[in-house]
Amino acid sequence: MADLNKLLTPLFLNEKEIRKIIELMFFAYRDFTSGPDALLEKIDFGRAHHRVIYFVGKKEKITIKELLSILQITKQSLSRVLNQLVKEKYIILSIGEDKRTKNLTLTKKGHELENELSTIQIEKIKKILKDSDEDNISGFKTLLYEMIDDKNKIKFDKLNY
Amino acid sequence: MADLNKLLTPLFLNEKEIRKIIELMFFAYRDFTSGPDALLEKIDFGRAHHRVIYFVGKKEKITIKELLSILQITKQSLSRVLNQLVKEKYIILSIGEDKRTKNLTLTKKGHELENELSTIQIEKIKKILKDSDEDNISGFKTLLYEMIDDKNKIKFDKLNY
DNA sequence: ATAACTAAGTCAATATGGCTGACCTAAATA
DNA sequence: TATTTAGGTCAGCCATATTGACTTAGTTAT
Repeated sequence: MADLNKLLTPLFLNEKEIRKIIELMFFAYRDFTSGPDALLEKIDFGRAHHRVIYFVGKKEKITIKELLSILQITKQSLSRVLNQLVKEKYIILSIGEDKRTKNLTLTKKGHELENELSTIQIEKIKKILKDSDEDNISGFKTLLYEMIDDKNKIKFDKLNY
Repeated sequence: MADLNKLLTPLFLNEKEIRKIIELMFFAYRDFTSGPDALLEKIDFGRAHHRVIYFVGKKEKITIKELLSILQITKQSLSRVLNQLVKEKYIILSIGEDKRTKNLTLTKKGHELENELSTIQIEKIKKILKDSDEDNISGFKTLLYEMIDDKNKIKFDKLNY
């Protein structure tokens, strides 16, 4: 049976090949986030601050509820990080049309930090994309997308409508 | 100049496209690890335990030093997690040829947990690979590999020699 | 108009997974 | 013999997350 599997399983479905992908995800994600992490440390922020700044930059006037739904953390967890960002004037809160809600917006200072952080990752990706053909790039994006849970694919799509 | 950029920059080098990749990495990695995370919680373990079990399973008789070099955490951080795994008999330590070193090996119990955890991720990947053509798969692996820092590419290569 | 629901905020306690620094033992090596 | 290396440990600290209980104010449905 083991031999039969060897004959019938396509090369890319071998467990060894799949384990390679598990490791690639681990190494790639860690190194992809290490650049921003180092910069954040200097200003006593962490990855959590980056995420908030990133998504507030992505969607101007995002509400707390939307942010929580993207980040999938608790209100209490977000609160600590967000309060720091507001106190240090990276983000401003304003009351929304529905007066129960609040709209988050990056300040100039916030945009500058967002830009510094994103630039690190953007440049890294640019370097890779420049040396890759379009088929590889499209495969990369497609398979990453497929790794997202269905319920979260919708959230990703909404961010990129 | 902005117009000139629009004309000269290939579509896949647009900032918008690159930001999509940043988000794909965030969503994909989180959802990729959520399966094992849920299982680990039931037995009061965390992601750190998973990593240790994974790499001990990957490389029988791995030493503490090698493990630290892969995980890139401190000895003290590893210690807490590893001691639990040894105490609960998922891993056994034995003295290496160089008597200063120790070889880590999964017990039967350890293999079973490793298998349960990995199966979740392997099945997820299998499903994706079955619906993808080989070019896409190869692009996915190539670009993930390129996201790894050069010094860590060597470590990845050694794991998969 | 009132009841129910929703968005946001807060207090407190807890867990996990990292970190630094200091210090130790035993074995290998120069 | 002196130094380096592999591993271990104690103590304290920090960041990021959790759960649960509770409040306020605004919106919506009956």
